[in-house]
Amino acid sequence: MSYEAFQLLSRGGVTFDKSKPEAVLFSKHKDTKHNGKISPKLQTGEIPLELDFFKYAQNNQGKRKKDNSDSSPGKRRKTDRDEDDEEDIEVLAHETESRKPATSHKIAAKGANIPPFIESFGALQNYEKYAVPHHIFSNLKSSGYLEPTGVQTACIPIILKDRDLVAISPTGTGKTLAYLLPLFAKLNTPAASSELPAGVRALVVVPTRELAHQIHNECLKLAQGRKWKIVLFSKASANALSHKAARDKVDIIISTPLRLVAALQEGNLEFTNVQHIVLDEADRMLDAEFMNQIQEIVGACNRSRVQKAFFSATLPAGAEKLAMDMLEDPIRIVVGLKDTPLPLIAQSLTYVADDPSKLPSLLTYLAQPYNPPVLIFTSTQTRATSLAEELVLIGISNVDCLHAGLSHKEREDAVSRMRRGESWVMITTEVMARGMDFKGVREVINYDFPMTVQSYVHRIGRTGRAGREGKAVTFFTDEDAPYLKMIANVILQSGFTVPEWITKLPKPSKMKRRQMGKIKRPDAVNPARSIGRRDAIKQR
DNA sequence: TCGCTTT
Repeated sequence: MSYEAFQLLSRGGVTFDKSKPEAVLFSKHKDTKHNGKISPKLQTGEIPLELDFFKYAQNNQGKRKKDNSDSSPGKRRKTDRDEDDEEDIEVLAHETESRKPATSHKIAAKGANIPPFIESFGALQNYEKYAVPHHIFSNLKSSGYLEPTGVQTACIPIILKDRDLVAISPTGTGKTLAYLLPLFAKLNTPAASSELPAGVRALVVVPTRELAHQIHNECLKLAQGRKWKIVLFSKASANALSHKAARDKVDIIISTPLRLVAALQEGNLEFTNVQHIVLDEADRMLDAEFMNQIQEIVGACNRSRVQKAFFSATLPAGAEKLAMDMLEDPIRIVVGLKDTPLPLIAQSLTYVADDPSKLPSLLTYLAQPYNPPVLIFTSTQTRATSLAEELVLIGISNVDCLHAGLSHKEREDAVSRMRRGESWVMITTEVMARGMDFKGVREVINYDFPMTVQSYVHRIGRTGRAGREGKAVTFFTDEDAPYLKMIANVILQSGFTVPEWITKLPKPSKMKRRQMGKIKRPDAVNPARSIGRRDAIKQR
């Protein structure tokens, strides 16, 4: 790294505004000409303004600094398109009441007898119709939720009608509330204060401990004021629930799957009264590694009718098939385009030649003005740890590291530091890729190239949450060529640009075949050369 | 397809 970069970094070349509010305010937004017209009729049409999650994009403090002097190798200059988008964000961010959102988003709904979308949280106050406990509304308000997002308008009435559901909505658009709110209505009364049949009634299953923790916190906010018993399942809480009397008072358990399976096998838990199962990050939960556990959990829920709701921002066809096979007469909701990042996230690719070139490129990046905290993804725990160590040695302030190889306490502490704004540069792995909502994160760097579109979409979705803008930079080396085009396609589809030569790369399948054949490209300095090697590939 | 996650 350059001496100047080192100087800048070691004297703390960044500033961080700790006063940045974490809470987002949702704008009250009525467009009367659509009022009263909300019905499944507009299932595949354009979503009315008041249903669009972008309407609450009014939080504009801390506009990011311009990064127009990045000299990383292969870094693309800002294009006209980028400038346009920035204009849009600016306009969008300033609007409060009546202006049109810059991006129109569609909600597509498929299935039989789809319940009408709700217009507002206020509409849910019709207790005879929806049975949402009244204290939920004041808790919504005090948590800053004023109007529902797109996924919430569609999914809340579906879950209230006890229908099975697959819901796909982009990162940071409020999926958690879309299932938690109706769960409280379905449960209606805390088990502790009712004569209902006893036992756990709802499960929320998620892929990581940190995400379970975060959802538990959201759940507690909604539960305030009544005796709801919401359990973040852990070894400790599992022991606490080993007595049936304690279990009978539990309303909702939030957990990772293996913990639940362990408790089931130990006989410390039974799901005979479970009426609702939510799989968050559903495509991840239906991966081969989790599938057996999920089946065991679902199988243990042996009531005649168990409502299932699956949520994610991404759902590859294979996972969707698995999901649909588990559901009864399901409704499928898609907000925006499946497997696509939010347009508010500015995406770019940065060519870094090879692995040893990554660190200098990162230091160049960090030497420019940036908005901490920056979230940096690596491909392995070891690489996360060693990159963090190197940055600390170099003298960069407030570097942090979080992966599943750390102890529970180390993981919790790292998340806390992140939430308090103490981490400026957080190095992490896939464990942080899904669901985590650090509202201050404005910039994500893929230090190691993501292996799937889903990984890419979720990683960069750690920024641009709840209508804020965000920025995502992805490093790529010659070795990433087999996966480059599919990520480039996502970026292009979002309306951003990639180096033109990438669009001319051969089909990924051919690249993969070459990789599997272990044909090494000679040390390619100029990436454009790889185009010329198509013929050699064809001859194989 | 990898390593990631999961008592």
